Amino acid sequence: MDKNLKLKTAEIEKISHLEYFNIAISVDCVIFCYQDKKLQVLLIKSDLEEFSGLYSLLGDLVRPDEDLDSAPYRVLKQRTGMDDLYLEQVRTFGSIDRHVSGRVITTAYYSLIDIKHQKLSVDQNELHWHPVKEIKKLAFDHKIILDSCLQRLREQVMEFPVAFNLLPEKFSLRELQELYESILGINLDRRNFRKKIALKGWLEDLEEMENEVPHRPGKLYSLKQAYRKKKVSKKQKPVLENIFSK
Amino acid sequence: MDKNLKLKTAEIEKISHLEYFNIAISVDCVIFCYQDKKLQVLLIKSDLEEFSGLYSLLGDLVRPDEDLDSAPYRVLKQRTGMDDLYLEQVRTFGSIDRHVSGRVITTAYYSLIDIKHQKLSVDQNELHWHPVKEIKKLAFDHKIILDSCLQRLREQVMEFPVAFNLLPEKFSLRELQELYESILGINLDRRNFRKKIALKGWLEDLEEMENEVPHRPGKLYSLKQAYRKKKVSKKQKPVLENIFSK
DNA sequence: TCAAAAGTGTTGACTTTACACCCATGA
DNA sequence: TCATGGGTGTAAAGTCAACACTTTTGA
Repeated sequence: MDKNLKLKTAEIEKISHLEYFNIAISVDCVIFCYQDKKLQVLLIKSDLEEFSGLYSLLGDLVRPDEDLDSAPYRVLKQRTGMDDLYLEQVRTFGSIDRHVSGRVITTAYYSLIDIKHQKLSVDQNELHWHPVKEIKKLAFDHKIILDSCLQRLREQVMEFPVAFNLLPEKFSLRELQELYESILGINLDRRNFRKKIALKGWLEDLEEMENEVPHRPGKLYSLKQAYRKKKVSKKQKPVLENIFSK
Repeated sequence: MDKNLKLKTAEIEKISHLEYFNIAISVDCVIFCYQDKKLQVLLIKSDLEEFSGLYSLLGDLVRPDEDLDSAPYRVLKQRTGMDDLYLEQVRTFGSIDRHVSGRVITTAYYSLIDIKHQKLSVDQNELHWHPVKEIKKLAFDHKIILDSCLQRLREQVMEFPVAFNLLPEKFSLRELQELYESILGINLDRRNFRKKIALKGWLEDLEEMENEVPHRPGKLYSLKQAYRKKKVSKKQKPVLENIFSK
C-alpha cells in the first residue's frame, strides 16, 4: 500500500489514482444509554427510500482534516451536545455493496452516555432511543454493526470500569446490578455481584443514602476518580490473566 | 454520513465532494510465522526516503471493487503465494498525518502462517522475517500496528485454537508449548500446559512419534478437523465465561 | 403491618498453581 | 553412560456458584 501510493498513477495497474480515491470513509456510532432499566441505542430514521421505515445509526463522513478517531467525537457532540464521552473503536466494515449510494467504508464506535447528564440534549425530533433488545432490523448493515458493538461492550464491561458511564454520578448497588443485567442479558446473584464489585475496588462509598425510593434506601456510591479517564488510555492489561501456569 | 452522501455536494458544508473522497484506504498485514523458536513478522524495506533503513508492514490500497476484508487476502496471496490463511481484522488507524504521502487510513490485520507450508514462497528478496522481540522501530505507525496485533494475537491464542496455524500439520507438545511461550513471552509449566491443552480437546493423537530428534521422541498431534476453519466464523462465544455468578 | 428491597456468610465444587521423579532415546 | 527432553500426579490455595434470613424504610 504505502508503496503503491508513491508510484505514479499509471503504474497502479489499470486502476487510476482517482478511482482509488473514490472510496469514502465514514464513522458510525452506537450510542448506548440506560433508561427505564433497559439498555438503549440512539437511532435516526433513515431518509433513504430503500430503507423507508427503518432506523440507522448516527454517523458521518470523516473529514479530510480530522483524525479518524476524532470523527465520532464530532458526531456525538453534534448530535447530543456532549463531549468528554467514553468511546471505543470496534471494527471497520467495508463490503463493496454495504452502502446503497456508493462505496463507503465505515468504522464503528460505541459510546456510553448518562441519559441524565445535564449537557445532554437530543432534541432533534428525528432522533430516538430504542431498547437494544427490541431492535430487529436497521438500515444498511447497521444491525450487524450494533451487534458487534454490543458484544464488545459486554466483553469490556466484565473487565474494565466502563459501565459507570451509563449511570449518573451517584448510584446504588441495585442500580449498578440492574445495569449489568441489562447489558449482559442475564440475571446476577445479588450477593455474588456485590462481592465481585467490592473486590474490584472501583467504588467509593459516598456515605449517603438513596431517597425517594418506596422501600428501604440503599447506600450511594460513585466511581473512584482514578478510574474515570474517558479517553481510552492504552489498556495495557497484563496480557495473561489466569491461564497456563508459569 | 449516510445522509450527507446523498446530499448534493454543495450542501456538504464547505468541503467539496472531491475533497471528501480524497482519502485513501489501505490494509496492512502483520504476518506472523514461527521459526527458530521465535515469533517472527514479515517485513519489507521501506522505499521512502523519510524512512530509509526502516522496515514496514505489507499492505496495499483497497481496490474500489473489492471488499475491505478481501484486500488482505490479496496482499497475502501476492506476497506469500498462499491463500486459505488465518486472518483477523484488528483495528483501523487514521491519524491525519500517519502517512507521509497523503491521507491514508489503514485497517490492520494479522495473519498466521506455517513457515514450512509447501505453497509458501517469500522469494522476493526485499521481504524478510524479523523476530518480533527484536523490532524496535518501523516506518509510519507500523510499530504501533504491530503491537496491537500482537496483543490481539495473545488474547486470541488463550481462548481459541488459532496458534496451530503457525505450526506444520504434525507437531509435538513440546513444539506447541514453545510456540505458546514465544507468543506470550513467558515460560509455562510443562505439566500444567499439557493438562490445559488436553482439557481443551483440540488435539488428535496421531499415534506417531517424532523422529530425528537427538533425544527421546515425543508423540505427534494435529489439530482436530473440526477446529480448522480458517475463515473466521462469528466467534459466538458464550459472552460470559467465568464472571459474576447467576 | 405489609411490601419491597437492603444487607450480609458459608459451604462445596471446581480451578489453578507449584512442584519432582522416572523413562526412552540417540550420541 | 550421559544428556536431553518425554511423560506423569498430587496437594494446597484460591475462586466460583448456590443459597436464605433478618433489617430498614415508606405506604
